Amino acid sequence: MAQLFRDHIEAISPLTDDEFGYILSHYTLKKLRKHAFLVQEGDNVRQEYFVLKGCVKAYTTEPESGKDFIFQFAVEDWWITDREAFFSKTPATINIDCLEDSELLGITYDNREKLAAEMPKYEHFLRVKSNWGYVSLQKRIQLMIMASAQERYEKFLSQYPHLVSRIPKAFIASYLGVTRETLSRLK
Amino acid sequence: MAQLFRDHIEAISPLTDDEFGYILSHYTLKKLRKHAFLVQEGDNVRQEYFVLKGCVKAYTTEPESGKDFIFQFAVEDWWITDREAFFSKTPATINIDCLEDSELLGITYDNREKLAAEMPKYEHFLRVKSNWGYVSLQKRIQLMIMASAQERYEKFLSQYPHLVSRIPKAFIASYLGVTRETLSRLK
DNA sequence: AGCCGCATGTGATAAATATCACAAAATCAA
DNA sequence: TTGATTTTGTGATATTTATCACATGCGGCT
Repeated sequence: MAQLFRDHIEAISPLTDDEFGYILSHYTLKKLRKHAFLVQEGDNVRQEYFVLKGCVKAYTTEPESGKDFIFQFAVEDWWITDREAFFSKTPATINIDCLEDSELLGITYDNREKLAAEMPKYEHFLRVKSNWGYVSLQKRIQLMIMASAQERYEKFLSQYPHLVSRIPKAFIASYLGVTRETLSRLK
Repeated sequence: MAQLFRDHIEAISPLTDDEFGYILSHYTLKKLRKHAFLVQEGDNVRQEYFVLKGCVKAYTTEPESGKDFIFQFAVEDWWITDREAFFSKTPATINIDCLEDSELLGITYDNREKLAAEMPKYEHFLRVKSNWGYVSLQKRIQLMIMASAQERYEKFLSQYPHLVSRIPKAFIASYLGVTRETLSRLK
């Protein structure tokens, strides 16, 4: 079950069985049903999560209109949390809920820091992961600045073909920054 | 001169004089004139830079139209490089050039890794810096998805008031993902 | 001072995208 | 299965933003 998680870490930092077991012992398994919240605005965000199974969306709700704006999906092999709230221990400003029944591995801030301090390999993993995350967000900003709705959608289709059938189009539209009607008329 | 740099690191990881001196010895000073390139598409990107003085812009050029799309500015106290190229040692895909005569502190990948391995404080600084960078990009994506050109510009004005008079409006428009004409008609 | 480029503003028009309304198709739950 | 909800598509129209064209202003340079 946690093999997915081990492979994920080992793609950056190879581990012995003991090392992986030690890391895993700092995580707790969380199971959620479809529509359940992982994080809700105002929450204390105590954990960062790795998705073992299922699919979640992270979004903010515009108070006036009540409209949701999705800025991240996470399926198997992805990480998710309200990073700002998690790191600065401030109340969550976003919501995360499940599009499917999901299973996640969660780690607390203190355990994360503890592992990073104890295990250079884990720390290295975190740093590399954070760097790649930064790069991918930067690419997404470039796309938002440069590309039309059509081009952004095409990029999404080629980059995440496995998500297209799994996530309702209205949510993908939100992620791309267009209305569902506009998305429906593309391609 | 490098006091700015020291304060910047110490905001996250307090240092002794010796520690700071040791860190600084791994950086080299680079001075560039207005219009000079710090990074050009295709370059090997050997360094990551901290801006001591001046202002630079990072952008990609669309091959067909020749149009530039600016995705980052960096002034005093900011970091800049082509992160993807720097970390994965692939050729640069972006350009960075100077809007003003500028002075930067550069560190090579190897020296960066060496310092991170030798000094937990430096490593901690890098990890925290990377996390905050990630958070700020995420907020920018949220803004691109949720907000109109008018709202994005207002946010820019309130967030970076010191940049408004320093950077030509056409460049700010590019950063916000609108044309210079549209920006000129706002507010 | 006078010239030249860059920066900025603005009008007219076109294109892209949003909004509102409705209906059909697909999916879910009892 | 069946009714209800969710998802998707599409027409008509409004709004936002881009494009093209031109004029003015402003600063640096000789």
